[in-house]
Amino acid sequence: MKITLPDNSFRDLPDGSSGYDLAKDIGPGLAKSAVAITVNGVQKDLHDKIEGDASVSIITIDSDDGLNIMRHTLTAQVLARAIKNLYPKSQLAIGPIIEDGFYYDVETDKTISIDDLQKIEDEMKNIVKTNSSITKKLVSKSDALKVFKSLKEPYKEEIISESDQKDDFQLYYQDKEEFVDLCRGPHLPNLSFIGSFKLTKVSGAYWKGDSKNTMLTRIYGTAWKNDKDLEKYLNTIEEAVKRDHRKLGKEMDLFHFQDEAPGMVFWHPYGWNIYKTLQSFIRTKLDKNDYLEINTPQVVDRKLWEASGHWDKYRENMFITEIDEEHANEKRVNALKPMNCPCHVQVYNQGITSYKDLPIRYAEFGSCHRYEASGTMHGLMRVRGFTQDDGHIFCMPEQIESETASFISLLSEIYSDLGFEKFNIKLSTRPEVRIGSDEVWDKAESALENAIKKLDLPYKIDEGDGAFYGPKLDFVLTDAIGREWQCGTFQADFNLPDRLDAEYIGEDGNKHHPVMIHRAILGSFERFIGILIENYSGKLPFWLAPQQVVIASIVSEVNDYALKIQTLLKEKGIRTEVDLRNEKISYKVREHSSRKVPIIMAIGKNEKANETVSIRRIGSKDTEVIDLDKALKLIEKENSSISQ
RNA sequence: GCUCAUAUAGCUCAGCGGUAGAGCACUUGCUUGGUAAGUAAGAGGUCACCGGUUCAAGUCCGGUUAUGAGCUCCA
Repeated sequence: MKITLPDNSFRDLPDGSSGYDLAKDIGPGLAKSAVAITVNGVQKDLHDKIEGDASVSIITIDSDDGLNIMRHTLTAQVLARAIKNLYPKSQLAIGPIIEDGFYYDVETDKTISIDDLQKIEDEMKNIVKTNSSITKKLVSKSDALKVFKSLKEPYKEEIISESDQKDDFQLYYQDKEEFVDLCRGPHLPNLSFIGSFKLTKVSGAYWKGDSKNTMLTRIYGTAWKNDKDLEKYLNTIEEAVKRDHRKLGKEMDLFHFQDEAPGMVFWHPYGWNIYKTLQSFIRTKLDKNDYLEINTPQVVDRKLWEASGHWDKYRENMFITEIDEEHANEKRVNALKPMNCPCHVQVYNQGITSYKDLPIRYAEFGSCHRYEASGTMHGLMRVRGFTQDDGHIFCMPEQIESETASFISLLSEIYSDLGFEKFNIKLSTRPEVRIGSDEVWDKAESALENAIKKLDLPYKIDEGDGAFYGPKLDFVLTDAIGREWQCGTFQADFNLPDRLDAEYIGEDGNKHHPVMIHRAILGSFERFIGILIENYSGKLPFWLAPQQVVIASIVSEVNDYALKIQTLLKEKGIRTEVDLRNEKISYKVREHSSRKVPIIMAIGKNEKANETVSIRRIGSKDTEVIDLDKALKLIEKENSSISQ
């Protein structure tokens, strides 16, 4: 038979040859490092027979595919077997690979906690040491069911019986059939290819990802080619932990949380400085882009939420207020607003709008509350009380495209100013359950898509992921360590204006419903500040830093000069503090450095005598002595580097 | 909401049945020192909350609340 290799060369092999035969035919080195093959684009086991003419590539252990096959074998064969050895009554569910590693879901009679991982890892190492070969048997559906019934593996039985596949269920055996698992494969030919690995965490996970199902124990691990790669991975994890905004928030005295208000931020003066600066930055941008800032009530009667449809759909997640009846004239049920859009429609509805007035762009720093499930809260990233940089654009359908374009240009300007040069766009199209005619959807989807295309921006389409009321664009930015955060959103809505009777008088003299576009750039201030802290490891750019300059005196006789500089800087709007404590300069430098103050000015006798300052910047050990006048100008210029 | 874990001084943590500990921070004294921790002393805790076991409970058991890692969810 004729085998085509990836470089388009051919090789003739006897019928019935396996991948391994092919690798051997090409060279002994390749045969040694081969772990699987790809036949006509489908991954197969190394010892599978190649059926007739085909294009085949050999997967070696050094390739990315090889690494993932190794991770797969490690979880499905080694971890699963270790669990069965240590917890014979446990039942195996599934064990897939994930980014950087793998997990296995099991049901156990005894709970497995983080302290048990070492024991399991040791058992895995014992199994790997056997270098066992892995062999495969193809069996019929009924035989496969029999095997796992006798092994008391109900989850495997369920997988088999729910499968559309009729035959050829793959059973992988280790050793002398001492361990068997159902798997789509492929697997390593034997365990000698297993590299370096570590079990990392244990948690719960629902069977088939459905919260109605049993909670299984999920054991996570990471695996790499060698110790060096494993070390590298563990180091990057450590790096991410170091920039955790919850830890930095404490160290930099930015905010705190406490039991009495779970998921609500107590902003401290320094944290609030960041918030205020970010807000005024956004406000200036919105003003320049013809948004009209408004402010709407936080507590609103349920009637409005019923009209908007939120009461039906999201009541469980709303904070409902109860009025003490004695003091209330009538019993009313109110809700803290979970979003601003219904209120914005109320503002729009005051008076009569002409088509000539459109588009109308309302913006609000809208304080919202949502009762998030207790387990979902996470520092500033997921909270119950938050503020959106929200906005709603009321326009005619034919204005969607130009609104999309101007929104994206504003968004990319803001992201870039905040230090995020890279973001991805996701276009989500009509879902199965939706309102509005296909004709309107066609128009809306193509308006969004055309706008991105005209701006020549790359985007990805997420079929069927749109909201029930219209298509949307999501904007995902990438941070300094490559993590992605979905922040901006732009959603066309054909539903709410209708429900809440928003209208305009068209050119034809008749009433029409405008399209309402929900849009946000940061998403929520709380979360975005969390992202900023992690992106910069707390070392925020000068203009955003909570304390911008600390003037530290070296000897007390220069305190008056330090205070004078502080006054001059404050006049220029620089957030400046003095440190006149009776401490050594190195002590002061250490403290303010660990608080990530961008500029520390050390002031001693020389500086006072010469009207100079010594500047030390965060992240650098160098100091620079310059004239006070020059320093003031420099700092003022640096502070206004972002067009506010 | 679910699973598992955690909750001790302002912070980071040790103690795991028998009189509450350390480092840093804080206060006071000495020290005025040139770029990441001067020095000595002092003060500081109903060991998250409620209940149980025990002669005796931060310590063991149950519940509640919060937090963490995931899962589910995110208008």
